[in-house]
Amino acid sequence: MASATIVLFSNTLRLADNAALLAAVVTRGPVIPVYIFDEQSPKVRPLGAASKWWLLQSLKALRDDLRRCGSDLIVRSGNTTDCIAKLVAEVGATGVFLTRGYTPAAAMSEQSLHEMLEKKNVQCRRFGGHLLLEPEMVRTKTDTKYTVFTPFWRTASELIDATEPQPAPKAIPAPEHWPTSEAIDSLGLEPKPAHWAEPIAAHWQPGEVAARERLADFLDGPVQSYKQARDFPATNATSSLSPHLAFGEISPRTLWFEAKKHMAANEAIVTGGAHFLRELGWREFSAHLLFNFPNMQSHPMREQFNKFPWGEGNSDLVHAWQKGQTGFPIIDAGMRQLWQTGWMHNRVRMIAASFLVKDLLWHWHEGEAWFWDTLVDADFANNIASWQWVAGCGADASPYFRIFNPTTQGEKFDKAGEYVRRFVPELAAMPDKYIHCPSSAPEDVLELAGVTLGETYPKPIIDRKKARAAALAALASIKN
DNA sequence: TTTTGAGTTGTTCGA
DNA sequence: GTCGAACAACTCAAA
Repeated sequence: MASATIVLFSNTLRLADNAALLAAVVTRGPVIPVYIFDEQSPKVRPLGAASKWWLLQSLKALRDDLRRCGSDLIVRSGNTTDCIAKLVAEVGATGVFLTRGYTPAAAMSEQSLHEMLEKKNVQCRRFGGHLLLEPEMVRTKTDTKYTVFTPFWRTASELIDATEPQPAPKAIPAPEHWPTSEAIDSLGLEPKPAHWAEPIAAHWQPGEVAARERLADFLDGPVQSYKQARDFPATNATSSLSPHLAFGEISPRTLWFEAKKHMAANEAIVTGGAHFLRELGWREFSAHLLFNFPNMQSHPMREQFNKFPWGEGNSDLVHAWQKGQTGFPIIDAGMRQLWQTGWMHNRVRMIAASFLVKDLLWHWHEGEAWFWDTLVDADFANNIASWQWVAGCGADASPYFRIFNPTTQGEKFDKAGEYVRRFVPELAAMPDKYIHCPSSAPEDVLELAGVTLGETYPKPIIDRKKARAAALAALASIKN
């Protein structure tokens, strides 16, 4: 019998379109699927609480999927290189195959793993698949790195492999003796307290099977009106694939291929589909940026922002923002949606983020950390790049004068207040006219709606007009 | 080397 | 209520 190959599942919790797994299967030797829960390698950022909940479910789904193929999932916790060294010795593996990660921490970990395996004369093979394109592949005509989205995407989208992704293997050869595995339940991924994740669980079904279903549902309906409807948070017009993508339960190439296939068969979804794929381009762009400019994880892309006077103000304000108690309904709805479901609509993410960095003048690090902890779709590169974009200090960032007005945005994108009513029930009886600015409603309107400002719902925690002026002044102060 | 066109997502103010 | 201009200047990418 050929010797065993270890397949390391890290950011790729799927069987289909998994090049590392397929390559291991074709060696015809036994395959040992492994997941290492690693919070110990250098520079590794521990997962946020919401991501841990998702990971727990996703690992179980992956294990069950593997068992259906006659295989299993071996789980260990600790430093990846140490754990794999031990496993290689235990099972006498001659190869370790993995899907490449693109964060600085992943690159370091893979480098260390590679060096260890080389010394032991064990083959280490690294495959792509978490992105559409390897970051090394996309360069300008003068061989520099792109920092502006549109030209990046013009070039990158032409380079994407549009062939059909590989299906999951039907059977995966098992070893004669399985090495021991830690229990998935013993990794410490459960939310504490336990009931904390119940509303999240009601919203999401992690795992590869569910991811494919979600894609199919999206391509069957919402994609058609995606271009316009995706901006309206009360409608379910977005794909909601982000957490599945973040954990690699479905490959971006599958999204690319399936969307293109549907677009070719149905003229009506061509526009919506193109806009959807463009969003996939943003995921790609963020990952490429972080890969090319690893410093951006802590430092602004635009240097002059190193001297930006971030406020060191009142932490009560940040607390109010986190809990959805700012007195600005669209923001409060968004922040509560995030807390309850582990996800926030993209339009509202921009409004809420703009409020933290431009109205409260808090450092984007603060918001980035909160999102990292609470989003089920938290993605290191997306999170960093998007917060820098909102703060105006990122590559290709928004102009300094773009400061979202939460009231105007609410009135524009949630006209009837449907989204606000859903997540801020204490305002449910407010008439449409005042749902986004209860503080300017007449007394009798408030009374009729059962709202007492400062008691049942907060007064605005800041004066928007002053806040906007302060933000513009702060931005003016760092100009060259 | 120099030039040129362009750059996700907005708000406010005054006519 | 609607509309257009102002809000800055800078840097990127390609020709």
